[in-house]
Amino acid sequence: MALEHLFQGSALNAVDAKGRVSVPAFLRSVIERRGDAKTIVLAKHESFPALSAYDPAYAALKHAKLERLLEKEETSPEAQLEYQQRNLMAFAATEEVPYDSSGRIVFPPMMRRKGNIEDLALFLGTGETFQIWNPTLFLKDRHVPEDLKDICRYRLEERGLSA
Amino acid sequence: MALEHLFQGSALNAVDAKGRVSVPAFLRSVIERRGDAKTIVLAKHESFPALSAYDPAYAALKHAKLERLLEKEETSPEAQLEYQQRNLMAFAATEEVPYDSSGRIVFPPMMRRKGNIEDLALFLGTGETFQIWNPTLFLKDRHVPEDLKDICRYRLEERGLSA
DNA sequence: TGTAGTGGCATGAAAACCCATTGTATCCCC
DNA sequence: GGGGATACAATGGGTTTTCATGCCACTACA
Repeated sequence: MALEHLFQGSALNAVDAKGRVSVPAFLRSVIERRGDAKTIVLAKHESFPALSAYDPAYAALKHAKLERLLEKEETSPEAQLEYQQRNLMAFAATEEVPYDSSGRIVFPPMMRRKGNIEDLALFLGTGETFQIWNPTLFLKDRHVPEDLKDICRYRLEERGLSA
Repeated sequence: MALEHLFQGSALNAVDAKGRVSVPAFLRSVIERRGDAKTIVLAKHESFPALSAYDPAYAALKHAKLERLLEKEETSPEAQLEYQQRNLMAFAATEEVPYDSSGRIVFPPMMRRKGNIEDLALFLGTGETFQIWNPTLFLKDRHVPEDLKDICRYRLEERGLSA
């Protein structure tokens, strides 16, 4: 599991009435260097009230990892069940969305709700994946370090928005 | 075993009086990218009260995998028997059904019964394969993680159905 | 001749696509 | 170093295409 290109940086983009957002160009360039797909995979983040996102190539890697884990371990009913559940979470609980020539995706309504996304989307690179937050929730979350919140505040200011 | 295209996402479709369902387009596109068949293979899921489904190309892969497993292990009578049983399950206990130009399959009555499918079919991608559930049973199953049930509830809501 | 299974067609809703415009950062020339 | 021009990113709107699904017509078998 060594992906050469990593997601990094931050951006704050608008979500329009149709639920569309521009995926920041610097994230798109990573996706396209990792593979040749022009799509991103969306999932509910497992510990934050936000979305987790990555490219299809990363999803495939994750799957291969799970498979190897299963083959190594005993094929006991418990191990089987655990495998089934993780596989379901990894694939059924995610949605793959393409972005168009101008780099925009439309949020599937379910994901938009699960990620609490309203009219602004904060993109944060985290290496192998990136996150998409509602900036308001980001500032409220007590698990987020103050320095990161400063970034969010800065991005808001940039747009002439208070907080 | 490295399939490039993976089944992912979820959908809830209606089963009509004749037992026909639309296979979601995003699953069909994976099937057609994996091979050129416009058919799906149905089987009773080995640990859930639901159906497991995949494309013919994957069935071939599965067969090859079983063969390799047999070659690796001792060809003891027990191993032989185990192989025979699994092979039977993989092929005799499955049904291959074509989908028409509008993407619809007809559930073979036996499969419909084995999978407990009534008038709604919940499709769930799981990477190499996908599952087809009766949404009511899905919500009742205690092995299904709550996050996934939320997805099912959301899909029902989308259709204006309670639960 | 009725009935059941199959295949194709029609429709309404939703999603993908395309084009235009704005804003911003960059580059080049003066 | 300043000013204009250029390229790319983000966003708004409208139009076309696709999807799911109901409906009807045809065939086969009883």
